[in-house]
Amino acid sequence: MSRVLSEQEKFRREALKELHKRGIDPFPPEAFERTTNAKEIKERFDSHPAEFEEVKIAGRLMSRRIMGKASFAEIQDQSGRIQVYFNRDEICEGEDKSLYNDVFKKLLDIGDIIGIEGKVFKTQVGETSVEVKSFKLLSKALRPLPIVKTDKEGQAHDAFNDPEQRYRQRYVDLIVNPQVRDTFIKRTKVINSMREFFNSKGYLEVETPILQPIPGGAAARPFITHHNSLNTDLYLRIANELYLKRLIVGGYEGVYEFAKDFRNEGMDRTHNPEFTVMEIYVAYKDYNWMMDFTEELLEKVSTDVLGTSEVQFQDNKINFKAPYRRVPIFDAIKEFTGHDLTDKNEDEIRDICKELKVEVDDSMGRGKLIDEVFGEYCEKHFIQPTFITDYPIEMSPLCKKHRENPNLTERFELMVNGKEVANAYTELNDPIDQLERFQEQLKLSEKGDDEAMFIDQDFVRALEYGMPPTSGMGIGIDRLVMFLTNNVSIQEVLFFPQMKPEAKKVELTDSEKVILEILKGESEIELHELKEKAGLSNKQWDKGMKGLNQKSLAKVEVEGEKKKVVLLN
RNA sequence: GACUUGCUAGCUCAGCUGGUAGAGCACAUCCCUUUUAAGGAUGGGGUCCUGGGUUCGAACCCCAGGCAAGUCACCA
Repeated sequence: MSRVLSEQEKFRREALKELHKRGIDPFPPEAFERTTNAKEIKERFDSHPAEFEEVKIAGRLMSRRIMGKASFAEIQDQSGRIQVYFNRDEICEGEDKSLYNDVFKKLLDIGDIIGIEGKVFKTQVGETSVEVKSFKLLSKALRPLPIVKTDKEGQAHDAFNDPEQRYRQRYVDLIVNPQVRDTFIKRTKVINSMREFFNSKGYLEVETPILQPIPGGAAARPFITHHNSLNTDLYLRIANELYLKRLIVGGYEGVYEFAKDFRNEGMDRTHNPEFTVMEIYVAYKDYNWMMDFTEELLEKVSTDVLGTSEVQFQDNKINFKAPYRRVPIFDAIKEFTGHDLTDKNEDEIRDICKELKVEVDDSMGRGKLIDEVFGEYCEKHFIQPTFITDYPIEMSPLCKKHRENPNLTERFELMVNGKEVANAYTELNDPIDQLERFQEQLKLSEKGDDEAMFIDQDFVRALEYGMPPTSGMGIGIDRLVMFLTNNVSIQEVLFFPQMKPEAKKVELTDSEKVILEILKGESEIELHELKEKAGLSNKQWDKGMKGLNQKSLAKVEVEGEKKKVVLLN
């Protein structure tokens, strides 16, 4: 059964039929070669008018102002919008004016994609425009677009801004909201800039498995799936760290991957179940080098994407210019709570947590407790990019022990605007230590920590062959893009954020089914008799009949006093 | 998972104490040859998220559900 069409959709489908009747293919197959685009015309026409005597452009019709024998319209292509001018007698040279009066004025609609041949000129008001010599319909739009108008002050009127519709129909969002299109261009630029930086250093971009038998490299709940012919459960990766390090073992000295990771956890404005992380591992380096490298990288990315290292994010101005402050985590905690946790054991820290009113439970180990205190009291203060370093060993099972203090690790997290953006280690390459750390995780898991890491025996085996000293770093791409595009919601930087499926419309409601069943037996029946037989409440009866009428399945016919219900087709 | 708010025309939104569903844009018809958020006139368009209930009568009140956003919880 076909969808009930709105009035505007019906008009467009009628236009479609009329076009066919006139021999105009509304979806022609052949290519339309363009000579320029909206942006180029606007930027270059003033200085190089000769280049624009004959142009071919194409795009979506976004507005029309029709005035008798002449009209203005706007065409939008990827580069932007340009005004076009339709003059009846220019388009229709002879007596037959139907191309203008009928095809342009009546059979084209906003949203249609058209190609135009013409000449660039300036209107009396000074707007660079294309005078149309001929036009061709390239694709008909059967649904009306939301119309967003922008006034001289740049204020949008009637903006298409319902988040649910914008995310579910991102294609519409992209058509009508240029700032959204821009955000995603910046996202691509971020990735390109990073890739360029890594490649210039000779590092190798690689791909590692998304389906993993052991979900390693991070602490998170995984998605689980099943491979039929192997008859094995597999996990969607929560991280790719252990695979990239295997490649370092294999002899590559710098590898990186832009990876989609998947975590089966809550969703909010900073978490989507699938998200993008860039991880890089470089042999013969440590975390001090990696801090220098990260600063340099982010300054470059910001400059490449925005032209400046200064970024306005909400109420804060963030400066990505290197170097960044480096603060050991215990110093940070001491600064904001007054407590020095350096030499405190688990029980002592638990008491301090209670004193600080940090919520704790018994499954939390020393590392997690410290993390809670940091998260509660310190994180939010680090607005400008800051490296928090030297995390306690319990928090970092894949990270090498600190060269000066065996209770600490050589780890840093980069905080920006109070949020973690990057995470890096001097990688643990001692296989015996690694196995012990995995076993510690196992104990945590037995204690009730449902996200403690699994033991990956093959990874330990790889380390036993010897991994060079290595430093690795991961950057949350989505979060970085949020900062660089001033978006507080991760959904604004993902083309298609995860959502529950739209509810399927039922073909027939229960009341409709009841009425239809009776009708099928009778093919036509008096109204009051049918109503009696159906035995529905007034409300259900009304809704049912209204629905059937709308779906063109039944009709009420009036003959004098009598009202009959007739079954259609 | 909990709470709060929202869901009305293609879009953005009004809709009072329950009493004939409204506006702007968009759309249709007519007039108009340089307009620009927006020329003029006239007109059409609704599963008021869904299902039940209360009521003479529900967009509105009650119950259950759906989806979304926000806050919290969980989580890097």
